[in-house]
Amino acid sequence: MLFKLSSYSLITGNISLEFIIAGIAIVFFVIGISINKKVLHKKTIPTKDIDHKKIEALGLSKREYEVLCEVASGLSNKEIADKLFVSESTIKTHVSNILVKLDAKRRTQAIQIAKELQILRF
Amino acid sequence: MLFKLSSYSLITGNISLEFIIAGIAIVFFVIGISINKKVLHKKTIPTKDIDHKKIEALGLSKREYEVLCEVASGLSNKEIADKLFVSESTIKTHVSNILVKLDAKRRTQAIQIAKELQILRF
DNA sequence: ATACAATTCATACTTTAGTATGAGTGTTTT
DNA sequence: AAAACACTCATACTAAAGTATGAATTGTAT
Repeated sequence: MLFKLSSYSLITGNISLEFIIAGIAIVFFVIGISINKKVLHKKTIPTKDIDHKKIEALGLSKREYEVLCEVASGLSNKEIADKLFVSESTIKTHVSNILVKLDAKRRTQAIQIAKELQILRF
Repeated sequence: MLFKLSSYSLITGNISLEFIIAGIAIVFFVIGISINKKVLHKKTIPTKDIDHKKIEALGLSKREYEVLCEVASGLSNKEIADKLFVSESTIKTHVSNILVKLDAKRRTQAIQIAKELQILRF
C-alpha cells in the first residue's frame, strides 16, 4: 500500500509532493498515537493528583478531609477517633458534615463521590 | 523542516523516494507514540484487569461479586435489593458472606481490600 | 475587641449495617 | 438418588452509622 502511494506521487508529479508527504506524516502521526493508546496503554486509567482547590471549593476543612481519608481506608468511627485522639462523637460530627458537603447519603457513597471529584486517590 | 525534507527528496531523485517516504512515516509514527506517551498520558498509572481467578480463589460466588460491586458503588442494602430484584434480607446475607470471605469487618473495609486484591476497578 | 470559623464533645434519637439461625428452592456433582 | 452448592428469604438480635441539637474552646480575621 505504501508503494502504491509513492508510485501515485510520481504520476501526479512534483507539484503536490510536499502535501502527499505531509499527509503521510500526519497519517502515521495519528496512527502512532492511536497504536500507543489502544495497544500499549490498554490497561491504564487517568489518575490526576488531588484537587486541593476542589476540596476548598466544597468547604471541606482540613480536619474533615483528614477524616474522609480515614473513612475511605475502611476504618470505623471508633477506630478513626482513636487514631486521631478524639472522641467518637467528634468523628460522627465530622462525618455528618462531610456527607452534607459531598451530597452523599452514606460514607460508602461519599468515598465514591470523593474519588470522582479527584479528592481521593485510588 | 518538513518542506526542507521534501526538497531534499527531489534533489536525490526518484530512486530512493519510497524509502524516504517510509522513513518519514516511521519518524512520525514514533513521534506520534512519544507525543502521546509524554504529553497526553503524563498522569496515568497502570491498572490491571479484574483478577477473576482471585475471585474464584476467595470463594466469591457470582452473585456475591455482583453485590460487592454495588456496595463499592456506594449503594445501601435496600438500594441494592431493589436493583437486583431481591429482598434486603438476601443482600444482608450476601454482604455478610462477602465480609467473611474478604476478611473484612465493614463494607468500607471490604471495598478497600477488594481493590487491593484487584478484584474491583478503581 | 468581636465576629467568625474550626474543632471538640455530649446526649438523645433514628436508621442502616451486620450477625445468627433456620429454612425453602433449585442446580450441579458424585 | 443423595450430597453439595448457590440463591433466596425471614425473624430476631446487636452493633455501628448517621441526625439533631446545643455548647465550650481556640485561633483568626476585621
